[in-house]
Amino acid sequence: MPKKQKTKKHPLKKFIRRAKPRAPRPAAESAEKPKRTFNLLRGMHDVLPREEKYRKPLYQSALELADFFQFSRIETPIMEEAGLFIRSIGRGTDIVDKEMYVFEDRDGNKICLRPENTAAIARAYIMHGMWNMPLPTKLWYWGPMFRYDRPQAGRYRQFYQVGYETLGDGGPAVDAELILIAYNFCQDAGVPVEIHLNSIGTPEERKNYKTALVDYYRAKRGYLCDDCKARLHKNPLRLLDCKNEKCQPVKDEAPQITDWLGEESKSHFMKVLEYLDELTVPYTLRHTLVRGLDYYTRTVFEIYPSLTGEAGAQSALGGGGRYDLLVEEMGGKPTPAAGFSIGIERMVAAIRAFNEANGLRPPAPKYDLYLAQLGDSARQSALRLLNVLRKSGLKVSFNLSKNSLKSQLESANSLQVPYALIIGQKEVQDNTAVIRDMESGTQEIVDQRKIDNILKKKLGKM
RNA sequence: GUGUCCAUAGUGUAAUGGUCCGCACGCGACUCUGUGAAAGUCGCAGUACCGGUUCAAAUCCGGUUGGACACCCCA
Repeated sequence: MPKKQKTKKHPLKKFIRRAKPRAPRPAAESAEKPKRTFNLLRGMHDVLPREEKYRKPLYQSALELADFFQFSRIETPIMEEAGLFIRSIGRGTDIVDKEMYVFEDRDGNKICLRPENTAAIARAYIMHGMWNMPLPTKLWYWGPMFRYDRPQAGRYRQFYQVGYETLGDGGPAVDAELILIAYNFCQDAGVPVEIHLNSIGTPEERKNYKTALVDYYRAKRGYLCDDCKARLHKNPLRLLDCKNEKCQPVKDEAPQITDWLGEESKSHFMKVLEYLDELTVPYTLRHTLVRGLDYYTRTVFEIYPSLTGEAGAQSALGGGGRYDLLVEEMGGKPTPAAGFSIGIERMVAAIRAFNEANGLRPPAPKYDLYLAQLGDSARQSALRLLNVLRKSGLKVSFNLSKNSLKSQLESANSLQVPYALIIGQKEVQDNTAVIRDMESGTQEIVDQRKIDNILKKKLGKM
């Protein structure tokens, strides 16, 4: 209230006088023109250090799983001939039609930024004659993918995927093993997930089913939403994905693909389910699940966070399936294969959502001790000691840029380290160091040469 | 590609068109020049960009860029 009165009391003129001399802002810096700053390209994002506490465990888990299940790392280039993905993923799919970064290089070659990695791995498999490796060939990857899509939360134009592919074995155990890996990856991350599962059969089986589906839908055309009317021509399998309420009754009565599978596909699928039951991996059968890439055959699956969080709740964390015909389609010899990928950004988002919902925090890095130093000569011995401590397997925090002991102990305190090691001029001369118990505040002076052993003993590491 | 909303220090926020933008966290320093609580003091750092309206713009208008949401689709 008093504020308002104040402004009302003053007539406009008072401010007119004051406003004028505002133009020449900082007189000192006017010599240099302000440099313009840069924005990120749409859909691109920096992976900042603070993300690392989420990503690192994911990467470690990916590494462990690969190790245990004997997958070898493969890194293919992020750029490939555009035709590779057009042929494998298929014309008419959204990924190819509207989400690929395609451009010409200086020689006029049509190249693209990879929208996914499976096709590239099939290419590498063929190129390098990997069927000469012990069968099956098991490969994993971790790297950036690119899709020219409209960004949303958990959706970027450059995003990271981790993926596992098994080539050369058509058996259902492969499908189950891959689903198990995907499931374990999410479990390691602490994210409860559900696996949605379906079989889309062979291309022939699918073709027959498509005909039946289109016939069925055509009869009910009048009851459909506009999107579905378009899908009827463009991509009939997508009819099953429609979320429009108008279409639900029609959808519920629609023929199911599993009824159109041949004996072999059917028993393959049954076997996969059996394996999963044995593994107690929870799954949901979803007969409406088809995938947006043409190369899939038989088993397809997607992974969803099972918590009903808001952020990215309806978007899949990952997905995959069998692609028995891809390698042959790409010019290799007939090679059944299967694989899956998981989006790292989406995993991080899911972990965040889960933590928030449960009041959890990501674990902070734990250090065994903090090394504090005072003065130039101390800094020199500190550096040497640091190296000794590293080799003895201790995790040490330090900051050689800090000068005051006080601020270094403050850091030690906020890091919650059990011990601080202090080295000043005096200690350098005596070749000693002060070990401070951060909890009790008690200190003892020890011989520098024995530090690593003393600390290890104190920390129970011996 | 369609529709809707949004943009203030690194982060979270405040400012009837009128005091060259306030606060908190953060980071740094000091009070205490060799010892981590708290507190206090000081410092760092901002109106996304370009243009317009106005005596006066963080505030109104247009554009650009970026973000969020819902479609589409997917990771």
